[in-house]
Amino acid sequence: MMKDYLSISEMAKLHKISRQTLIYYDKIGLFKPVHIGANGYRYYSPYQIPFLREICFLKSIGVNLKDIKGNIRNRSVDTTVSLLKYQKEYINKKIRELATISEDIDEKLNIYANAEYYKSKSNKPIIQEFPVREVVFMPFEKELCKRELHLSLMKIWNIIINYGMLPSKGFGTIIKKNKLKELNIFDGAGSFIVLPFIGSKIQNLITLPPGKYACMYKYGMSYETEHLYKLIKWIEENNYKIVGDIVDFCLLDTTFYDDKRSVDFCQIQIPVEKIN
Amino acid sequence: MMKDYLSISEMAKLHKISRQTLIYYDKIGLFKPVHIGANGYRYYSPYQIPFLREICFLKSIGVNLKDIKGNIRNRSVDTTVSLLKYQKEYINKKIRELATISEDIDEKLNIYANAEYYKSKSNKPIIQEFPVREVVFMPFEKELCKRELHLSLMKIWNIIINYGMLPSKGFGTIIKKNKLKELNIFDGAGSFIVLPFIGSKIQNLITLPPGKYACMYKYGMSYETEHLYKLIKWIEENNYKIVGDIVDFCLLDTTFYDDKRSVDFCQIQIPVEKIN
DNA sequence: ATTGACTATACAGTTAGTATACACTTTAAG
DNA sequence: CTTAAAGTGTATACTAACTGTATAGTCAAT
Repeated sequence: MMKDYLSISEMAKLHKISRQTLIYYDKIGLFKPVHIGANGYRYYSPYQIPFLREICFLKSIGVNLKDIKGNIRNRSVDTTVSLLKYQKEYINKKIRELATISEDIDEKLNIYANAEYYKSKSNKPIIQEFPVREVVFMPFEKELCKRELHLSLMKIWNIIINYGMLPSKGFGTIIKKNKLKELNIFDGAGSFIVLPFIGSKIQNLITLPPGKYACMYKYGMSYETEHLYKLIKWIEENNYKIVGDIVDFCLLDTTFYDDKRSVDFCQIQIPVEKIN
Repeated sequence: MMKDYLSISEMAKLHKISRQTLIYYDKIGLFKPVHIGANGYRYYSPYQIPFLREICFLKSIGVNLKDIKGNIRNRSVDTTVSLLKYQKEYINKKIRELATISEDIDEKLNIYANAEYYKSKSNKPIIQEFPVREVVFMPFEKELCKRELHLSLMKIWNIIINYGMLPSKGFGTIIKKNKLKELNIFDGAGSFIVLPFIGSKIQNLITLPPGKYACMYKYGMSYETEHLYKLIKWIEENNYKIVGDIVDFCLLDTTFYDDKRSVDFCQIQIPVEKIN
């Protein structure tokens, strides 16, 4: 060690960074040794310690090396304060994003927990209460088939993502109550995705009313009507009447079933009232 | 467009990702087209839409492609729930880290705001109240000089970082009250860094008592005694007595002053009591 | 036949380094 | 004085998750 210099390893150890990192900082011009020996060795001055320390500090609060370089080269209280304020805003934005994601994951977990629990209870009609739900709805454009189902769902998916939300509260198909007696019961039907919270200002929003729903879990796609008719029959036999549009709520999509059973696991939800 | 297939651009547009990304996913084996034409063109099936959608969803909640690949290949409610739970924990940890950083930035901004405000008031003694402060202290090993100052400070810096904290609340030098009358007043002196909160369990912790401090802002390094003696003289002349160790609190380090003035901007803080 | 839209492959660049290979220097031990 | 260990140099490849660009081939319509 010459005079009062620090070797590259000493400087690295002092700041808990690697020797390679210092070589890298030298290369990109962020932090160069004050002296280079005849042997090519890098020698740092103790005077440089506060600078490298500040580089490490800015790095630890997430500032990128380019901005650090800009700050170190043109450093004043003003430039540093504005860098820190900018970084703080950026971090707070990140925190808000992550908090939203955390909530979205919870919603997804809720759906899966629900699905796991009710898997064994499929094909059995029950009465369930639901709170008010707001959904984005998009009618099918052509005759209902797997392709059409996927395409209209993706349209809504992208609308929701455009509004900065994540589709994590479930999706499915809505069949219009007043078409149940007609030849093509899927006339006017379409896909929906549940919005993460009530009160969004978003296009194609419709509200699913709160209250009693006759429900049945089932394996099958929305365009298969077997289970639907079974549930409608049960409603009639049990002195209920249908009071709103039919919801076919998808709990597990086909990604969970590759070969044997390439269908969704869904819950049909039909709003009903008791007949006196 | 053949039969019921989707071209690469259609599939990309549907999921709001780029064509290149789909080529990349093909290459890494994450998501391959169901069919490749004689011309080499990629053709996707509508049946693949839920899979790509799920890939995009997992990506949007921050899961890396490797884990997504693992999940898609071996997908069940169990594996997916455990992936989501893991991701949620990871994200919550990230949020806590970012929240700490945000607070650290605030502390730094406080120091800079303080420094900016008091720059014009240097060399004028004043009385100021301080709350209790906990700091990590490390005595100088050799005779005090710039090198020794830097090295002992870096030791503490690394201790604090090792404990997962960021040194953002300021640092400086402490001079022992009972050495003021001796030949070498820096005997027993050392560097300190203020801890971000009270109640840390950390090595080398000492407490700076709350109360009245005689203070003076000044440009200069801690090993220069001119301003210190000036302040002590003022204390004596104004009927105060020194009741604790001297704090030389660094507000702006040498990174703010390159050529003309390569010294720190500091505030000397001496705990005092009025003599009746 | 030609244009425009679309597709393919292949390679370079991005961030902030880490890891490795190979050569040279310095320091300490025997 | 020799030798081995520790330290240093450069150069290259690698990471994640793509994006951008260059060049060439394909398709449908005019």
